[in-house]
Amino acid sequence: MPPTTGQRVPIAALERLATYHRHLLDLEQERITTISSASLETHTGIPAAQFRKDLSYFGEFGKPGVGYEVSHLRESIARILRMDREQRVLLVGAGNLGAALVGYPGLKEQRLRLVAVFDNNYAKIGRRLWDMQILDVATLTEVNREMRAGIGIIAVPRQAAQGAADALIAAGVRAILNFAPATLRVPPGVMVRNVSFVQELAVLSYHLASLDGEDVTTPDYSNVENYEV
Amino acid sequence: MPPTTGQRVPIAALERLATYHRHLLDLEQERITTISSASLETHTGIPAAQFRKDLSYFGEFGKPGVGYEVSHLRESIARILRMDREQRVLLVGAGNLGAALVGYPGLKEQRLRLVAVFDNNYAKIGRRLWDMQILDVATLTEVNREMRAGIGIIAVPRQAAQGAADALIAAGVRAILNFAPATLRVPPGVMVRNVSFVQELAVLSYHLASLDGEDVTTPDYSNVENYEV
DNA sequence: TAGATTGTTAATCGATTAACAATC
DNA sequence: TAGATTGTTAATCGATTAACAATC
Repeated sequence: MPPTTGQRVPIAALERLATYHRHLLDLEQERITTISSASLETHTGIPAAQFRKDLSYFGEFGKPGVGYEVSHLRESIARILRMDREQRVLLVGAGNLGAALVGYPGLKEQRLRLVAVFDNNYAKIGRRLWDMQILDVATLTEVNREMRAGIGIIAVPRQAAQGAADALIAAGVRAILNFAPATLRVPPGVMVRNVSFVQELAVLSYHLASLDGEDVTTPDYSNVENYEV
Repeated sequence: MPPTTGQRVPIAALERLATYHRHLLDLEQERITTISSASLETHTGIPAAQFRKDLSYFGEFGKPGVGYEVSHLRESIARILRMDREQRVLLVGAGNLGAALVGYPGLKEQRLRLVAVFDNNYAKIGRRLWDMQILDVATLTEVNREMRAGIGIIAVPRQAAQGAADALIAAGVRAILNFAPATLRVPPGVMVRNVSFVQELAVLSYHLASLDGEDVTTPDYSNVENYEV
């Protein structure tokens, strides 16, 4: 579902859409059929006005005076985020993190299908990782000629990250989730999302210090705590 | 190092500080002793003006006409983010993801020390995870009376996430890195950072669709690709 | 109908970018 | 000194929040 308004959609709005989707699934389970933006605010912690604004980029999904039909809204958001169809994903890196990702049940639940796992370590190539066989990263392009995955996950050490990105892009991947602490160079049209544990912990570490009274001019974090990233 | 200006420090600025730190480590390795904000822009992809602005919250670190002394700047940023001292961290959840985190070398490199691992599954309690013994989550408060960790990582299934958060907070933890796809309720003063693989992949999935020409009014992503999160 | 709640416009807020005087 | 580059102020940009007319 494309934006209907022609306005730019903030990436933060897309992230929140994924959060709404998750909470709507909960509501479906609880057999709640209708919800207002105000009561969704109490669930998610995201302001009602922001919820309505986020949806407005894509159309009208509620009824004034009534609210939103839970399952209809959930399906609409799934369609917007393409969570209503299978997305094929390649994984580069069969280390600890790669293993955790292959075993993560959340991916299947969101219709994300890991179709191949690659590594460059000959000690690992040919072995199994759960139900997947680890393939030689040199065969990535060839393999993806068949698989046609559009998303790649990089879970390799920093030094290997750019090479992994280049291989993925050469194979037609246009969206990369990067777990390596590296700044990837990619051509226009390729989106990279970085996940950095250390960066997250650095922010938390700074926050701790600001609580310790070391910091007289503590920044105002009053509303950060309950906030969904 | 507290903010010296009394201005609020944007969280995004703290995240970028962690990125600068990583690149400065690289420069030290390459025996580069001085760098300007402009040449750092080419390394990190973050605009020079933003780099200078981010630093300005904390003081003056460069010399006009010259640039920044690499190791001095790196040490200053480490001090700001408290990466110059050991931070003790508790981990709740000894599943696949927990195992990957315990084995992740990046934590030690940033002086983050995992001091205890907890689980509520009696099949796991008492077993070893790498060099750590898995402890009963019921003992968390007691254990932390000794350990005094200020940071907690939640790597449990969604249903157990709020309970894990409550246990961590009761034990004095004031900063939480949450990998569970749940919105945690925490009291004021406790900071939560959420890491959501599925959310990241949802954004990527949307981006893919916007490339497919399904979307005539594609939002402007022209400068997103090379950007550091 | 009266009350509730949406979708959207306008106002506010905050972060990024640009420009430049100060300074090495 | 002349050239380079900082730190900071002001301008721009974009996202969030508030307000409210439309509508069920």
